[in-house]
Amino acid sequence: MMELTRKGDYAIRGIVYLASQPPNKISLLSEIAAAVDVPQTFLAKIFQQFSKTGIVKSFRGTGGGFLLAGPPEEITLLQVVEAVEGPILPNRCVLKAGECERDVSCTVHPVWHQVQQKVRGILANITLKDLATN
Amino acid sequence: MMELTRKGDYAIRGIVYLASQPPNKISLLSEIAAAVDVPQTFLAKIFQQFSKTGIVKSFRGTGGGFLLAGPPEEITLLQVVEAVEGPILPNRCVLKAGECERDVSCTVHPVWHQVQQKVRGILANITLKDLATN
DNA sequence: GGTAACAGGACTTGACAAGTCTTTTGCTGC
DNA sequence: GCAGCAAAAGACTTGTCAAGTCCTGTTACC
Ligand code: SF4
Ligand code: SF4
Repeated sequence: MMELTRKGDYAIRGIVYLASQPPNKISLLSEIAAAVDVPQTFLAKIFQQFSKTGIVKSFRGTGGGFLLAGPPEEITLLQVVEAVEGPILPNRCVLKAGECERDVSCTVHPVWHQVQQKVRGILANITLKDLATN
Repeated sequence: MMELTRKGDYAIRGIVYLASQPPNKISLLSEIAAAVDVPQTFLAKIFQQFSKTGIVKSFRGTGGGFLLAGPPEEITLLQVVEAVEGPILPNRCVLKAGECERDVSCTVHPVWHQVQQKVRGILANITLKDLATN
């Protein structure tokens, strides 16, 4: 259980590659895809999401490509994962009250909340700088 | 992401109900299903798995039903979850080396290991006694 | 032997993961 | 302003798996 999808894994690979490049060096999608071994068309979708949430910047046309939107030490793994996978929800009742009609008196409910907090804590403390290879 | 399936949630509901009953009181599947609001045929599958992994005992025929295989304080939530959902794997590379060809030099790999350890730690520290309602 | 209960297997339905393909939009540079 | 480059967007495919249902078998009690 609790499996990250390929999309999530690919997303991390791709953005870590960006973080490993010299600052302000624009990378082509084709270049990233080849480097991290992900189908280019699939990676395109992922980077579109990144672009929409604002953690990477994109440029079209000749000389275009992708660039991190901020310094690697300010982008956390949590941001990256939640950008493509959505919020971390060990169980659906964590999302909001009322999702499960038993939540008012459920003794298990707090456990999932705790799991969510812990996982978020781990991911939030890791930045792209920690992951980049130089 | 990281969502527990319904099966997992139902499994917990069911076994917590068992843990909330007086010791040695055999419960019928129909009774459990009604109490925790789960389709009986689906819950049957779940309890078959419990029975096979040995965390509940089952009895057939007249007067049959289900019983916890041990005292509630000795059965952890981790055992329950892994019995029906399989091992906790935040990413497939955690399972064993070689699942991902990039794992030798992957800087992200240890993160998932850490997540797995933390989650397992939380679940292993909660027993059915903690969850039972009396 | 009949009935009460769990065990096991086959099957269904829908959603969603993991892509692919095609078209459109925007940019740069001659 | 046109050519060509590169990302954006959307429609489509394929396979797997979650979430059940249904039917038949097996075991135990009386
Ligand atoms: S843990 Fe409790 S509140 Fe959450 S979905 Fe399960 S039964 Fe509902
Ligand atoms: S985290 Fe690294 S080793 Fe694990 S699956 Fe992703 S790329 Fe492979």
